[in-house]
Formats: sequence, C-alpha cells, structure tokens
Amino acid sequence: MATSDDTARRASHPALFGSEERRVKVLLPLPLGGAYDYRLPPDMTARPGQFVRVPLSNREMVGVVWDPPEEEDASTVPASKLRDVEAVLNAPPLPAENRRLVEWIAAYVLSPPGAVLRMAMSVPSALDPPPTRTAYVLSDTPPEVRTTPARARVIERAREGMALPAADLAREAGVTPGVVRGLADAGVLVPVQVRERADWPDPDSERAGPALSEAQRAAADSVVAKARAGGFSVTLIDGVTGSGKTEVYFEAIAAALRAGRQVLVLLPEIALGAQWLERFTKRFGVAPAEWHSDLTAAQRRATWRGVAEGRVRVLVGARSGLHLPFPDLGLIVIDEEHDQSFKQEDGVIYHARDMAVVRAHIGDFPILLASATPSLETVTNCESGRYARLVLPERHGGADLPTIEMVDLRRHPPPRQSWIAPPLREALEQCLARGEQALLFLNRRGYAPLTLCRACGHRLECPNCNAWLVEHRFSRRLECHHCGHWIPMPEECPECGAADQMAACGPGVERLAEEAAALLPDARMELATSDTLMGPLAAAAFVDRMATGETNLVIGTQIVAKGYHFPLLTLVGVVDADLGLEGGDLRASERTFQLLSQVAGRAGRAGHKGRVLLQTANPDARVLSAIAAGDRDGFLAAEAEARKAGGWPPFGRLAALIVSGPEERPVEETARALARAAPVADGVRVLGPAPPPLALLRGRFRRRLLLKADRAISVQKALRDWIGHVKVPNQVRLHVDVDPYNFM
DNA sequence: AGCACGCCGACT
DNA sequence: GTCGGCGTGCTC
Repeated sequence: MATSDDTARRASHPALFGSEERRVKVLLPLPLGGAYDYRLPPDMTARPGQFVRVPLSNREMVGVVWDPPEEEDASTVPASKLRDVEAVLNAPPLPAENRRLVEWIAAYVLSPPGAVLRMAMSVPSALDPPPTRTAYVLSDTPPEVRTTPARARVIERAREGMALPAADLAREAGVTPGVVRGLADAGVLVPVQVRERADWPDPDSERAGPALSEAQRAAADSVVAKARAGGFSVTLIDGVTGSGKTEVYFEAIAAALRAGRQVLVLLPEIALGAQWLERFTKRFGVAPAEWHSDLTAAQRRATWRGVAEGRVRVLVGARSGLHLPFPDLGLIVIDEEHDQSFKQEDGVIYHARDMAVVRAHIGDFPILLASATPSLETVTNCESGRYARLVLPERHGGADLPTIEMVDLRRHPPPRQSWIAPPLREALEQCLARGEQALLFLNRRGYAPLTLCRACGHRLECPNCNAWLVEHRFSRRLECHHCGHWIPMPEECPECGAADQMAACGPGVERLAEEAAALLPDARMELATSDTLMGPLAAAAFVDRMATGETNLVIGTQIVAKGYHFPLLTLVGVVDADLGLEGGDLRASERTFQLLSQVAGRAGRAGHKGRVLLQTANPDARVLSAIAAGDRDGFLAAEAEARKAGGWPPFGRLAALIVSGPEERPVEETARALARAAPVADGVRVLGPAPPPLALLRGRFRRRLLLKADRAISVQKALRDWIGHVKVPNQVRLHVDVDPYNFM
C-alpha cells in the first residue's frame, strides 16, 4: 500500500519511480463521477487529449486521456484496481480547449463530465483508421499484353498519374469496367490503397465582398479588427431583417481566415438552408463544411476528421457543432442568437449560445452574436458593458420596413368556423390581384388542435401525455405532438360509440388552407410546415417555387419565419397573434415579440413595400403594440423592468428540478421530499412542487420545482447541497435544468 | 450506459 | 426444489 506521501512524490517526479506503474486519467463517455485511472504499459505514451481504448468491467471502451489534476487527489484509486490502457488510437486528439469546455459545461449544468464528453464523441467511427479505397496505377514493369483501342485509352488515362478507383478510371477512359479489370488481372494496372479524403477547399478570404453601406462598413471594421487581433470579446450585431448582418460577420470570418484561424458559425437548425449556403459561397467562392442532423454517418465522420485535422476552415452548423474538435478555432458566430433552439432540452441540458461564449473565452478569441431581435439576456449584457454592441440601423437595399396593423377580432370577427377576418381577407385579395405574394402565418401544425364528440363531449387525448390529439387530415390521423403517438382518425366516438359525431375544434394550418382556398380560389397556394418541408431538398424546392412566383400564397408555421427570404412577398397575415402568449411563462412575451418580428420581416423586400396584419383579441397587449409601433427597445426596456422587479433572469438566477417517473405516487413523494429539504438561505427561494402543464409526458408523471436566487448566488452550489440530501427512489428520475427556458 | 449480484414468486 | 423478476451498485 503506497502512502499518500509516496503518491504525491510519484506524481511530481514520475521519472524517479520508473519501476512504479505509470497512471493516466481517462474520461469515458459515460455518466460516471469523473475520470478513471489506468496503467500505461511501459512501451506506451499517451498525452492528454488522445483517444485510448481501455477495459471497463467486461467490455472495451474508447475514452480520452484527461489532464492530470492540478493537485493530487485526496483519495487515489489503489494500484491493485488499475488496468492497462489497451491502445492509443491513431486519431487526432481532443484539443485542450474542448476538454476545458467539457469540464466547464459539466460543472455548470451539474452533469457528470463523461455525459458531456459524449457530445464531443458523437461520431465513434471518426476515431477508426480512415477508410481506404482500392485505386489503380500503371505498373512500373508492365507485362506484354495484347493492345486494343479500349485498353490504350485506359493506359493513356492511367499514365496521367492519379490513382483512380476502377469505376472512375473506366468512366473517364470511356470503356466498360471489364476492360479495366482485364488490365488489372494481367498486371498492367496494379492496385494501391488510397485514403479516402473528403476535401474542403479553402474559402477565399481575399475575394471582394459586396459593397457595404456606411453603417455596415463601420460595423465590419470593428469586428474585423477583433477577429484579426484575437483575444476574447463578445459583440452583438444588432440589426433589423435585411440590414446586412450577414455581410458584416462575413467580413469578420474573412479576417479570421486571413489570420489562419478556423471559424465556427452556429445557426438554428431550421435556418441552415440553401439560401445561407448560397450567400456564403458567393462571398468566399466555396461552400463551408456543414454540421446538422441530415448528414450521413460517412459525412459526419469525414467532417469530424476534417475539423480535427484543420482541413475544415469554416464550418456552419447547428448547436452540436460547438463540440467539434477545432484545433485552432479563432472566431465563433451565433446567428439568430435569440433563438430558443440553441437550448438543448434532452440529455445534457445546456444553452449552446452561452456555452459558445464560454468556448470563446477558453480559446481567447472573439464571438459575434447576431440578431434582429436579441434576447433580453444579451441586451442586458450589452448594457452592463460585458458585451459590445454594433447597431445596423436601416434596411439595406432600399426597401422600407413593412407597415404593421392590428386587426381587432372583437370588432372584425371572422364568420363562424373561419379564422380569416374581413380586413385580412380584403388585403389578401388585393395583394394577389396585384400579382404579389402573401403569407398566412399560424403556428399550429395539422388540421385542428382538438377533436371532440358532439354526442358525449369526449375529448381525444394522448394516453401518454396531458395533451390533445391533433387531427392531421392529409395523413388521416390524430397525432400527439409531444410523444409521436397517433391513431387513425376514428369514424365513431371511442367513448360513446356515436357515429359521425367527431368535431374538429379550432384551426391548424391545414384547416386554414381549406378556408383560404375557398376565399381565394385562384391562389396558387402551398402549405409550409415541418410536415411538408421535410429535409433540405423539399425546403429548397419550396424556396424555388416562391422565387419564381409559382406559389403566390403560403400558409405556414414558424418554419417560414426563419431563414428564408422571399423577394416577392408583400403581405403577411398573422392569424392568431395571441397564440404565443398562452401559458404565460417567463419569456412568453419576449418569444412572441421575436417570432412576430421575424414573420413580419418576411414582408416587403427588394423595393416592395410590405404590409403586416396581426389578428388579435387583445390589441392592447404590450407586445403587440410594441410590434405595431416598431418599438423594440421600448418593449425590451419594459420587459427588463418587469423581470428586474420580480428578480427573474437575467436579473436573478433560475434552475428547474424536474421529477419524473412512470408512477405518480413516488414522483409526488420525491417532489415533496425535495421541497422539505429545500435550501434556506438569504437570496434563495424554492417554488413548488407543482404539476407542470404537461404533468404527464411520454408516459411519465412529472413535477417541477424552481430554485430562484439572487445573481450573486451560485445556483450550482445551492443545488449540490440540496439534491445531495434527498434520496431519489430508483424508477424516479431527477433532471436539473440550470437557466430553464422551457416551463412545460 | 451496461452488467452482474442478490433476494422473492410460478414452474419442470 | 429451480428459473427469473428487476432493484442496487459498480466499473479505474
């Protein structure tokens, strides 16, 4: 048994103890307490960051050699427990910046570091030896063979030197694969293994960018200086839709590239479309590398490697791109920084925008946040001086901001079972008559959000969730939007058996489309929802039909609010502007403001004046009058005032505890036990437990508690002290959501 | 996350 | 008398 003194000396002078085992810390992508110690065999070296294969119980796992602790652990695992590192993988290491990010996120969201590491190891095949393909070259000592014209063409092509796979060689020589095979069998061509290496041509940072307005130029100069100089800074690029934020951050990207650094651009998944990529390609001559859920396993593998080996210079991706192993990252851009999809809600719960700021701090380089409707968090950081702010005031390209009018549904009610009020109907007719395009926005998928039986009043609910089943008329189903459960549309009431009594209540986009088709029979209408625009191809085709005017009326959910620009669109009708205010959580107003601003921003570009009609039953709501008046800053100021008064974020801290389990009783009891054990301290309050709006979700009963604390208090410490004292029975799970955005 | 160990019901 | 249910705990 080594004394603790021994252990300390061995750690600081490993060479003096050559006969002793050499230990390395290895973090495994599992929710374990921390890194495990392994013995490094004498003939092996392993540096922090390298991927290693190690035994764990009766299996093998790949982990990352972790950095030795600054000071020796109080309790060292006894040498008798150590097992040998099996192999150091021949793959690029996980950079130190990524390792620090893993630790930082783990500490912040109270997750085991291994669970966070898993996000950085989401592509296991990236660590395998790069795949090779068989290619053919001319033999140095070709045997004599009968020459045919086809063979001559192949030999001529092969003489150019590049090793080519048989199929490519045959195609380029204009012969059948059989000819190539014959030459290979004869020994004229010899096979060689070539590394398959996807390549990302370097973006050309020297290409001339577009002419910038004076405001854009000033903003660009500022971010270019930051990108060139390096060093940590956070800058908000704040400008309305069409003010040219993208052009400004493209200049910063060019500057970072000229400085030899890699660049990461994060966008909400939904906004990562062909239009953004086209703009990038126009500016830099080549497309960037991409990272999103539509990539194949092979593309993922190649991209991970390309990033790790520094061959990818610019990557644009959804939030998980943050964990890619950039060895020389020098700039991050978060576009649409306010977008809530940056908050990851499953597995490790974290906010990619905030963690990107941490990543920039760790790497000591600038990060740019861009938005037309920045989050209150970011604006507050600008006002306190933590973040810099660059304002792009006017619309670029001459189009005026749209006029925004409210349609008071109490004064102009639509006919029964209809949702388009007369003023909106007239506006639509006029718009289409002028040969322009219109968008009807309703953030509700499907035909009707509720189906009930006229005979007995029974409402069709999801058996796994506290939610109504939504009718989808195209698929003839009732679907739960929370868990994926569906049933065929019933002919008779499942409760009382009455036939033909099922009634659709309320509108979804499908029903709205039905109404619009009746009102505007000549419209070339199209539905745009996540059901109809599945995948980048469908989305690109839709954008095309809009650009050519093939479609002149879109009925869409929030999918159309983000990322697309429709040059011919002049009218936007928001069918239910009050929808987002239901539920009334902390950020309901803010979200509504952002969403409606974005939708409104679709109207009127490229010289055409836009018009936006907001249908509402509450025209006096602060959010709506602020939108109509174009008073974003006034809205944010009022919102900030209200949050400050209540001690809510960003002026206070918040963490949610979600207790869930398949049976209600133990969930309820655990939630109550947590409440009893709640911390009692100045500046800390615990709210709840309360059943959330979705008290049953995916077959699990849920309760929520909320820890609300002053800004000066560490919620992490408070949570650790608190949760540590409560026994959570086995089938009950406790999720911690630090800085919650979702209150369902 | 797996996986083995460990105590209480229905079967050959 | 065993097979097997999944509760509990461990993996360097």
